[in-house]
Amino acid sequence: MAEKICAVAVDAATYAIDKLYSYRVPDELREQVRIGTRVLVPFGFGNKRAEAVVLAFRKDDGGHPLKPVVEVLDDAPVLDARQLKLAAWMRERLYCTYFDCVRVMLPAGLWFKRNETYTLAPDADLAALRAREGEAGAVLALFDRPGQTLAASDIRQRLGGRSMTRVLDALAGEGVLTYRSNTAQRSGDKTERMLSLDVEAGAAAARIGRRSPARLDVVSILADGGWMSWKELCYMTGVSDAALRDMVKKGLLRMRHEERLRAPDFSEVPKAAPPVLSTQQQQAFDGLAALLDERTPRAALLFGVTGSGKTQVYLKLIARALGQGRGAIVLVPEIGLTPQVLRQFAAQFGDEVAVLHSALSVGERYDSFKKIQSGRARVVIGTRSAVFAPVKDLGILIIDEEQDGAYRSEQSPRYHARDVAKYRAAQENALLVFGSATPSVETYYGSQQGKYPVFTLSERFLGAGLPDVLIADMRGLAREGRGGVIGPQLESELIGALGRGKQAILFLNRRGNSRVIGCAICGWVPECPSCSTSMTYHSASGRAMCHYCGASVRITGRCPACGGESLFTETPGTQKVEQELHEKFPAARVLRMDADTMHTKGAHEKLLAQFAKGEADILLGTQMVTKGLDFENVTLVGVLDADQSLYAQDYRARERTFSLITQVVGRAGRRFDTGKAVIQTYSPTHPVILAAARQDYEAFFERELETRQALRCPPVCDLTVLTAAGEVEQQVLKSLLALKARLQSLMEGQYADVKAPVLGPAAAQVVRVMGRYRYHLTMRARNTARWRSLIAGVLREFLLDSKNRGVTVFADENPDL
DNA sequence: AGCACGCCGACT
DNA sequence: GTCGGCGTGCTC
Repeated sequence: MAEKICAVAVDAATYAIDKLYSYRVPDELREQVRIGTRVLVPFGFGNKRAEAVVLAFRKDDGGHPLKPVVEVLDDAPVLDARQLKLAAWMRERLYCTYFDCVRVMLPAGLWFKRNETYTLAPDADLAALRAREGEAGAVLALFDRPGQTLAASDIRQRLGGRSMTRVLDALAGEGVLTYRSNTAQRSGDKTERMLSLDVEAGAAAARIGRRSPARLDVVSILADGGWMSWKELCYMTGVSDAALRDMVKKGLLRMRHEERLRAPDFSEVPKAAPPVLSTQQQQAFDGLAALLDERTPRAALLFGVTGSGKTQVYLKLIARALGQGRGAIVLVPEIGLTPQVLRQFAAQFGDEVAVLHSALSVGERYDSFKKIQSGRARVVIGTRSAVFAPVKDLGILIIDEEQDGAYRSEQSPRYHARDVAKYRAAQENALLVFGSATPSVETYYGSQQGKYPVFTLSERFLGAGLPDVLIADMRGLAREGRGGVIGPQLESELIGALGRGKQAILFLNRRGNSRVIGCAICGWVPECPSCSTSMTYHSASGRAMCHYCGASVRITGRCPACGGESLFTETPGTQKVEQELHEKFPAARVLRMDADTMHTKGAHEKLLAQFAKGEADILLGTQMVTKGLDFENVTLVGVLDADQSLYAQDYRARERTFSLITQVVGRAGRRFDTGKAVIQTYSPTHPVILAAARQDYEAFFERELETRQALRCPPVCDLTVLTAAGEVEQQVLKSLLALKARLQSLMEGQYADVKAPVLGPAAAQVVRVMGRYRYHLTMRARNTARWRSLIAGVLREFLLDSKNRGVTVFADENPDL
């Protein structure tokens, strides 16, 4: 029989050298090496062991000698042919490696911690072996007696960190050493490490001394004898992992593992009757169900205003798919995956539901994955990466709030869940449903082009009306020199609502929760030492943190530059608004919802429950208050700074602003009262604000499409952005200019058919992140296979060129900048 | 990106 | 004379 050769995707391969590598399959592994199994292979000069996934088998091609597969890591394939095909499709489009694509489809719990050992032959003549020359002798000198086993990592470390694999392999070939590798599965983090002081606080402080302020902070936080999680301690004090480990080792801290809840057990949730649909919901359902029944690739848009009950339609559709023996995937934005939503699904489908999202522990995700792969769960609800869930016989894929930016991955592979969903629906004859009150311009454009039928839900649940909307012009207030965040219109509406015993939600239009702290005397602002950005103040930990790299500094109340004691938070964050509310409405009970108050698990739900029970009058927060909330007693909603997000240079800024304001306004008047919404803005005549106030998507869309056409942005054109990053700014620029020239020259010759102007280099929004300068080249061109071949080619060429050492580059299609 | 190999300066 | 600097080239 001919020698078996497999083609694998190797983890260790970078984009520049990524391809399918061929390995010889030793006879004894012949049965175990199958397509879709993971293997261990020697890679590179040092024959370092690398993980790889078998993608195909090959005939002996080049005739050059091949290295052998060393070990097979799975008893059964972890990926099927369809998934491997999807991986290849993604690689071609996303400018990433095969392995990147494969990895994103599998749960982290599947990755193993490798434990490689070498055992000296029991009959070895140690004295003779040690006398050997060179590296072999050095390696063998580490063994004390025949039959002894040493870990590869140990050998490596004791020989100064140099990889010894080649020497070790040679010795193994001679029979002097025996190679073994046991693959212990990575421990699922079902437990959390908790720490407390193991000695009296004063004694601990004395032993630490004045030189490590972070460690002293740890002591003072734990001084009351309580326990705190490892993670939280790091957040609160900025202490390093290593420092905590050291303190445990020195006996200052004691550690215990506390059980964390596993994925919710849905078998306990009481079953609910199938939802009863309104006439409109029924119509939408009927239309979508007909598409589902076709069992051909279909996609449709469920265009439903906030509160129109899209979820009920989803539930019915999923039930129908299950009835046909098919499965379902529901994608929700991270923020939308609330316990209430999960309970709704569990009440319909019980234990057939599996949850997949990033907040789950590694172990939980692994459990969910197994449950789906085995077919025990046929309904998957999850965030972005759940689009890869190995659901058997997929019948329907639903993307709720499909316009949400969280569906785009910021790391390689830089996929958009919407694109992967389209591919899967097409491949698996499934129905794809985009659900939204404010569809992305791309999706709505597609529906206008006749790609997706549209089903509209225009009535709000239980007949609640749309709120009256008041656009409050804030320009006058500023002219009069009156400070404050709450204008007179909003103030009087608040007085009215609170007077009638109603509740209000105030929305701060902030990306993230950036509150910058500064010194009123000298103007000092904490800046990240490795990023070109100022740090954000977090009151919970009393530290200023960098959003880009996580570095933090302690804020003491005294300015480190001038020593003054007049530090203030510069932009009106939620805290400042809260203060103003207290002054203006001393009797009102205010609940603040922002990252400061939200970083403990479950805090979010607790707060919402409090508000629902009427334990507060005003809920104040950022983006978190916009999604999925449903409060009967809320009749007033205020948008404090509607234009905050409007003028960003990103072409999606208008779309995001429209979506945000529309959703917030939709919060008011959900039930029997007609609510009121106040939009405070400095651009009271801006078409986006006006359209949002009227909840008029069509008007917004028509105008926005014109803008996109004028700017040549998606959906009428594709945007390819190349980003280069490196520590030496001049080097980054120089390399990027060379890349630009290369692109231009290729488009003069070989690639004249896809010619497009190359813009840039332009500095990235945040030019320096983690000490690396980042610049972009931008091109507007149709994203065809030919275009991608040009881009992939120049990327590879760039990365292989030694002139570009120290500079990395990657490409992104239609990114959020 | 790693990692090994090769060819030059500071040292026992 | 050697240890180790990092420039250069390759990864089945």
